[in-house]
Amino acid sequence: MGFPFEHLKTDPSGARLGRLETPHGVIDTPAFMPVGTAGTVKGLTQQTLEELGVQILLGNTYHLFLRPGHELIRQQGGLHQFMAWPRAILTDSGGYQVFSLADLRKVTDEGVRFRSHLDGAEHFLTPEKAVEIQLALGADILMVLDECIEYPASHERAAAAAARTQDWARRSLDFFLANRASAAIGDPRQMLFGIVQGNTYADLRRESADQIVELDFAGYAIGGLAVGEPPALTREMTAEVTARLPADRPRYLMGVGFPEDILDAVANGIDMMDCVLPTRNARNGCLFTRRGRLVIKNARYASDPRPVDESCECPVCRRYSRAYLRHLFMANEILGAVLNTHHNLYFYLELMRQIRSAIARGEFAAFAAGAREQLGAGVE
RNA sequence: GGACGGGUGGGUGAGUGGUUAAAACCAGCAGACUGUAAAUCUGCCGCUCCUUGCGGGCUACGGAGGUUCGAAUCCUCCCCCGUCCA
Repeated sequence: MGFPFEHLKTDPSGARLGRLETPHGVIDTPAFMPVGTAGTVKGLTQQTLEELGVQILLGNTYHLFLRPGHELIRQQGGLHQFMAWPRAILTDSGGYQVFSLADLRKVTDEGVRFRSHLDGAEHFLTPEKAVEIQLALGADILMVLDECIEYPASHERAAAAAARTQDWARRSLDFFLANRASAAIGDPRQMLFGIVQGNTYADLRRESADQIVELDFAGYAIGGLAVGEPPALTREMTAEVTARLPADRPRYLMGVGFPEDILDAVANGIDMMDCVLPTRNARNGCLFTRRGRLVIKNARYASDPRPVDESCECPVCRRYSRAYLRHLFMANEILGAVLNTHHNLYFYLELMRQIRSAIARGEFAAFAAGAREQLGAGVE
């Protein structure tokens, strides 16, 4: 039985083309994964996501554990069946919530004690518990619980977080190997990914990467980046890590990013990314276009009859004007959020298709340079 | 005709003698958003001048006049609006 990830080709620039087989379909890489934290990509139906060509979605361990609860989801036949999503799902472990819910949690070597943001109740998430929950959810790709810290952080603090992440990775893998066969929703092809930490310290990143690779995970993620550090550091840390990751395993840069960041990541050999930007920004009136960002709530679009992006083939751009989308946003109409999200995700997924096509042609560097130039041109 | 209540910045609406250009909210203008506590958050929001500073000037709480060192706040008259009584 071959390994589920097939590394098809590396472009002269270093960009990789691949395909990852999951129990719920193939993922063409480099891939962008829309975030559906609570079992929904806010604003879009699963049908629309399928039409957009989404091959894999994110779900969140912490949020689904709190509500509606992983046992309920298990009883409902797993997350795929529960949310009526036939394609692949990657569940984040709750590691990011260690970072984003900083004032509601306490981290120890054993795990993370959270006070629920919903009702204040205390919950204790351990690496084992995080895997157990993700197995119950039936995720195609599970993530180990990691300690994601803020930027800036001292070398000492970053080293401690990386060490703890490594320890948790070992525990996660042990638990995963021992329990996946007996998990009610289990599938032998479920995969667990390890996570590299190390903040913005190259030596810690290298050490973290080397150690995590020894554990032989199905894929490797780079966490703790794009949390406020300068973009140059994001690129540098990504490059440090990917240079040490095995070529035959998928690399996942967590939480990235803007279109420019995606181009950077792919150039550094990243295969998978996820980010809330296209969906969250859509709800906040920020639309992505080939020529950069367009803030639809700006008064200048009040009577603009043009589509958001005149070169975009998406159903929103083919049908609606900027003036109408601005009206919907200003009037706080739900459809505004829906259409904005639809457009933004189309833009991201189309960007990924173009990236894969460019890599296949061996022209990624030229493509990226052109795309960057366009993104910086500004919306007319 | 009479009795009450009320008229505040684009709107709603606090304030009832002294850092009050005037709370708060809404509207409006702009910005942020990177493994989602986010359809959220932040800033600005009378006019004007400059050496852009917790800077200067002007205008402003229905209208006119008055009391006072000082009034959106007190007094007088007038004009509107609402409720009730005839």
